[in-house]
Amino acid sequence: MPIIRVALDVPLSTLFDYVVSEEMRLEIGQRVVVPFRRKQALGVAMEWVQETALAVDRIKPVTQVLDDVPPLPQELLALLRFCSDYYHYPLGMTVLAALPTRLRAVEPITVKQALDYTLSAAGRALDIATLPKRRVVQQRILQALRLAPLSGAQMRTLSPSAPAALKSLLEAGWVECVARKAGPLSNSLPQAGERTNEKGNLLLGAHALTDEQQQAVDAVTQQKGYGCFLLHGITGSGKTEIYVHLMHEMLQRSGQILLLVPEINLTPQLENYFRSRFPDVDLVSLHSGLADGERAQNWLKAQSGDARIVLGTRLSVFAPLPKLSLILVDEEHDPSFKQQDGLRYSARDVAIFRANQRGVPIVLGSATPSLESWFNAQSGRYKLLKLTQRAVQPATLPVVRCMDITKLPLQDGLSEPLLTAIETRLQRKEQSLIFINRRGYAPVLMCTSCGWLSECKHCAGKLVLHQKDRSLRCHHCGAQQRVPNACPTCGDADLKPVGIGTQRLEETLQTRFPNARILRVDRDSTRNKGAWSAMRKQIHDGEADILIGTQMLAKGHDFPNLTLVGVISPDGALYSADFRASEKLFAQLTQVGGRAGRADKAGEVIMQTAFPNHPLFQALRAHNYEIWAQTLLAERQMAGFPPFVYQALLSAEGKQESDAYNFLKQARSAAMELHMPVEVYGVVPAAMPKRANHHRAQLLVQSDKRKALGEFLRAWKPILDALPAGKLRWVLDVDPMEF
DNA sequence: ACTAGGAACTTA
DNA sequence: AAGTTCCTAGTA
Repeated sequence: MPIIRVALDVPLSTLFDYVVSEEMRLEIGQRVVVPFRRKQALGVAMEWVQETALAVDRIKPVTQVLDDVPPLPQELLALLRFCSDYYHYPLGMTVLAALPTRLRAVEPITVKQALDYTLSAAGRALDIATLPKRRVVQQRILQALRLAPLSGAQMRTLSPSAPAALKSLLEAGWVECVARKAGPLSNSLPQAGERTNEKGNLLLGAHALTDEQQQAVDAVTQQKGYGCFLLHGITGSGKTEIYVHLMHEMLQRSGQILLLVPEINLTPQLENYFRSRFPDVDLVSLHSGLADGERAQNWLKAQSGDARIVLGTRLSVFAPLPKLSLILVDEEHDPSFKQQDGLRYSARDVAIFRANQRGVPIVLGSATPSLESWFNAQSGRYKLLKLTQRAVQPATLPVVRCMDITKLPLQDGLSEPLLTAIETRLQRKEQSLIFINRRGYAPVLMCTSCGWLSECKHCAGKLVLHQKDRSLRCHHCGAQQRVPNACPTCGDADLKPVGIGTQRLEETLQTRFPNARILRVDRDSTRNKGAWSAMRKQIHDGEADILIGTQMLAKGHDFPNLTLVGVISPDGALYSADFRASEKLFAQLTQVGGRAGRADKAGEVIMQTAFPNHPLFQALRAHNYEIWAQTLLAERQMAGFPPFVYQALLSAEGKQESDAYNFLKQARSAAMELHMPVEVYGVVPAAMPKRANHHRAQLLVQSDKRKALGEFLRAWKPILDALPAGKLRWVLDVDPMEF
């Protein structure tokens, strides 16, 4: 009897064996329904085996083989095996996590076969004029169908009542339904007409490439097989244009392209952009913001190869792509490529593995590459492609100035030079953006007489003052309470907000510039659905003079009338315990600074800091990423931090402080007893030692050899699984980004 | 003797 | 993860 090993969504490292009856047609990669724990569960057929260690009477038969969609390709299964192994996450959960929700259900999905409607023989013979005049919509549809077959969606653009009219036409037998055939490649290419400029550089639409850009494009298109390219281009240097040209080339070679982007917020805009550049190419997006049905449809289009371009967030790195020929990772340094729960994968790293597995080029694009990627480019593992000029000629890089706040008087956190600069923009009817990474009114409330601070009862953090609803809120656990009228310890009524958040800045600026239209963009003001895109439109339409925002504002579209960016002391990250904080800050400030003066207007960036001579600011002023990266690399090498070592972090949290520590101490002893060539650090409190009433601690393990760390983890993980965990939760994070 | 609650075990 | 069984301390 043939036995199939099935991946199931359970936190166990094993697969489960089932017998397959002779008449059942089953292929590896197909979804199956199997009896599991007195229920029916969905699984994925992973491999055939001859033998099983299990008693014959314990093996159950496969209930059903689902053939509603084609099997998952072996290549994808191999990728998932790698991820399960590398991140030490159960294989079954890894495989099931890669499927869209609809495909994880026991019920087969009804695949909406893409249908077109066309005229039947009777319909072609019909004289439309003989139809009653009132049937306008029917006539319109028939007229349109004379030219070409149409999809249901296209028909709805003719009239909102098209579905009803179509129904009558189908009943009358004038229109019939046909399966859409995949568009031939010849009409899938940009329509803009291929021309070359005087240098022989290909023009797509009106966009000519600079020589630098052309060289980058050539390097990638000439790549045979796998190759990882780091595309380092300053903001505005035209990385997107390079993506377009690379896509064009790969489409011509009949390939599929995967474009990974950091956040859902940006996908609709990018989707529209690439659709407009490739009007006749089937493009789908994949991200968690899609409805289940649409996500499954788009995933299936990727699997069938019909979707030639897949644009998605990190989860799309697991989409099946039979014709994959190029992977692009935009803003490769962005932390959101790392999943922070479940399978803690880095989509960028998985993408690199995938490109290597498949033997295709991959391009990592960024103005501020991650130190890991930069290091790899320096060592020659990746090929470095540099863009040093802005593509849009008149635009120049913004002037970056630092205001030493130890020498300047501040009014509610704002220095006079910054206020003057805002004033100037208001007079010139240009926009200003003030960047501050703290939402709320003030980060903490303090009693002036006894020094009491508003602390969260459940967390190690402070309660943030939100003036609008007079509440104190914990940004870690969500706890909320009313602002007390008097100090809870000494009864004094003189409670003062300490520090500045977005709301307070808004208030201050509104007082100073009563006629300015101020728009605050943070998680609080954009909570409601559609609020953020409405605000973006407002900004674009010039209906705001001053924008105040958190990092949300750093990303996203260009605001052409924006000429000033102010940064309120970001100094916290300069001397932070988190060794990645300053790397992140540099990327963030470069990105936010890049918002200033993009079109034909010169921009200005003003940073308020107590450390104007810090190397970070020196590099920012000089627009010199490379010198900053060298500084950081030297620091990291000295301290023995990534990218010079590989890390894994075991963190635990429990109601009892001792629970977490005892577990980690046992884990630590077990690690030491393995006597493997890795460094095992001590058990220490997490960066946020208490959150939502749970005490948190962690244990770091590292090695300068990736392989040594991997082998150690392979030995350590089963021991951890066997440790008595009780009610405590623990996770193992390979290549952690946050501590 | 009986039961509630929790730890331990199993899933093919 | 989640359902089942086993174990134990605490009642009647």
